[in-house]
Amino acid sequence: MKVSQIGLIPRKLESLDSQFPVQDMLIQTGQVTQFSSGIYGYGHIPFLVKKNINQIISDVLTKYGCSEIALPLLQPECLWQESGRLEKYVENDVMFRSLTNKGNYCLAPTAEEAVVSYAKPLLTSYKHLPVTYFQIGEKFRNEIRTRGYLLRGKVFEMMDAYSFGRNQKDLDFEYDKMKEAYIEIFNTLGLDTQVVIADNGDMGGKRSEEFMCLSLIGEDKILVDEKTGRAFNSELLEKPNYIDFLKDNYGIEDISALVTKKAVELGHIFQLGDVYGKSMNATYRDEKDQQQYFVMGCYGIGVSRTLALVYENNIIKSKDGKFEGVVLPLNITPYLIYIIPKLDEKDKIDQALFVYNKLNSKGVKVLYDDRVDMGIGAKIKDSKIVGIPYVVVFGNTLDQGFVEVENNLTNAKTQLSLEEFIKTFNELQITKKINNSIEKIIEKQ
RNA sequence: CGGGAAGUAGCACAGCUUGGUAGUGCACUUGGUUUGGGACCAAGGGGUCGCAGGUUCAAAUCCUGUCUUCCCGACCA
Repeated sequence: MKVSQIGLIPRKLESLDSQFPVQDMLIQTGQVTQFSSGIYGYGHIPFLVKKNINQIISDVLTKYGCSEIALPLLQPECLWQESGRLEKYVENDVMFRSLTNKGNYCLAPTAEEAVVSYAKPLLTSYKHLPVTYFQIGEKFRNEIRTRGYLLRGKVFEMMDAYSFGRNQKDLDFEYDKMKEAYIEIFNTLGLDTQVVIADNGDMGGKRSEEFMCLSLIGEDKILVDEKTGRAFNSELLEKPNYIDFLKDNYGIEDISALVTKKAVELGHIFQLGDVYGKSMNATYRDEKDQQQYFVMGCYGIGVSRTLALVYENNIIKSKDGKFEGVVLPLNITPYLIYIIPKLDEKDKIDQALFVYNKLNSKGVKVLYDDRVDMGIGAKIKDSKIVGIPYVVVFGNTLDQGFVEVENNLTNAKTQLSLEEFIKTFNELQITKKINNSIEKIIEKQ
C-alpha cells in the first residue's frame, strides 16, 4: 500500500490532549475522524487494526467451540416487548429508535432478545445443548455521557456471546470456558488484564466477572489483593453487606489491605440463568420430554475499547521522553515494514519499488512512502505515527549493497542485503507472532 | 440531568479586558532550491469569527437566548 493512499495528514505532534494523547494523535493525523459526540469513523490503518483484533477474537472463540453468527443491527421493537425490556430501555433513553408507519424498530444496543429469538427454533432438544453463539459488530447506545474518544461512544464495536445450556452445570461449564478463552484472547493481544469480581446488577445472575486492563486512562476503580491476585470492582463497596458478600463468595477478609487501581473494562462475562428463558418463553425438551427453560450466560468484549488500549499500551517515546507515536504488535499491525525511498536518485527509487512490488506479490504487508514533497526524517516520524514496527530507507547504504532496517520499538538497526530483506520479511509475514522479530528470524537463519 | 470549560480557515491557537480593515503556525495550490531524523525562498487560495436576537454610527469583541463539543458525577463493553 502506498502511503499517499492511507489518509494520513502529515503534521508534527503538538498540543495533544493530555489525558488521551494517542487517540488525539489519531484524530489530528486524520486516522480517526469524529462525526459527532461518541461517533467516529476509522481510517485505513485503525480500521485494519480493528479487523485484526476481531480476527484474533474470532479465531480463539472458534477454537473454543463457539459458533459465530450475525444478528440484525436493526431490530423490531416487538422483540423487546416480548422480553419486557422495551419500556426500561426507552425510559432510560439508551435506545436509538426508528418509529415508522410500518412498525417500530431500534438499533441494537445488545442482542439477548435477538439471540434467543434466533436460537428458539434451533435448540429444541436437550441434545442440542450446551452451545455458545457469538457475533462481532456495532452496538448503538445513546450514552448519557461519552468519554475518552473510543473508550465510550454511542456507536461501538462489541463481541457479544451467548451460551445456552440445560442447567447450572452447563452454564458453569460454558462460563469457565469463556473465561479461559478471554484470557487467551487478551494474552494474544498483548493486553495485561486482571479478572475482577463484578456487581451483576439487575441481571440477577449468580456469577459475574470483568476483564480489566490496568491503565491510567481507565474510568473504573478496582481493588486488588496483591498477595492472592484477586480483585474486585470498587462498585461492590456500594452494595449492602458487601463485606460478608466478599468473604462468603471470594474469601476476601481484609478490605483495608487492598490496593486501588484504575482500569478499563474490556470484557465482561456473566451468568444470566433462566431469566430470558422465562421472559421470552424459550424452552427445550429434556430427556423426559418435559419443557425446560434455557439456562443462559452472556459475554462481551468491547472491541473499540480494546483497539484504544492496544494503541495506548504500545506508545513509544524518544530518548528525552517525548511522545513519538506507537508500535503496533506484530500480530496486530496491518503492515510490517515501512519503506522510504531516497528520492534524489532514480536508481534507488527503482530498487525500492522493485522490492516493494516483490513483497507485495508474495503477500507481505508493506507500506511504501511514495510522497514526493517530504523529507526522509518526516517520513520516519510518520512510520511511528501509523504504528509500523519496522522502517527502512532505501538510500546511501544501497551503494554498499545493503539496507538498514530499524526496529521502531527497540531502535535496533539491522543490515540486510535486498535478498535477505525480502526473505526475512516474507518469513516474518508467515510467522508473525507477538514476540517475534526480524532479529530472531535472522538468528535462526 | 447537575457542576465546570470551550466554540475564530482542514488542524492547533492568538485577538475579546478597553468595540473601529480577520490574524499567526502547520496543512493546501503554483514555481524554484533542497532531501538520512518534521528544510528553505517566492507567489497564492481558503473564514458571513457556532447560530439567532439585542445595544451601537460601528460587534469576533458588550448583553440575552440557543445549539454543539470537551471534562467531572449518576450509567455502561
